[in-house]
Amino acid sequence: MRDSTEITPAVSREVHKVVAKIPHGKVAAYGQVAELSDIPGAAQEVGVIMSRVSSGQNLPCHRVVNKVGAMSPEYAFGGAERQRAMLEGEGVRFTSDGHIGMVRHTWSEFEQFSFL
DNA sequence: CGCCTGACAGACT
DNA sequence: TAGTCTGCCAGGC
Repeated sequence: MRDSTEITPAVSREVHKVVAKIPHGKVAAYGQVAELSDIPGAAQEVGVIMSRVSSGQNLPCHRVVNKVGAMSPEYAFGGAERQRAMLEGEGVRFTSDGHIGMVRHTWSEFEQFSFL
């Protein structure tokens, strides 16, 4: 299929497509998005692609978080606080630690078909 | 062409 | 869950 996960416009579009279909109120890990984008093991590349996404892309990149439910440093989304506000506004429950309840909000590709 | 960095992840403690 | 170390992969210098 593909030998290396070179960040080509094609790959970027694939990632954008996956991110765009993350359900409202759910979050997905970088590695998960990477797999769904046919670039397994390239979680970091997903992060890079996210950082290169223009604001006009209208992509819910704030729904993409790392595996522990923690968000990027201050340089993303204009601050972690801001990202948290956006997610909470979508119905994502946060813990008092400032982390996402991953167990409850981590997106499963199966949830595309079964809403629960 | 080698070395360092990074919006990451997994294993272990 | 968090901290630490290692692994992975592509990009920048």
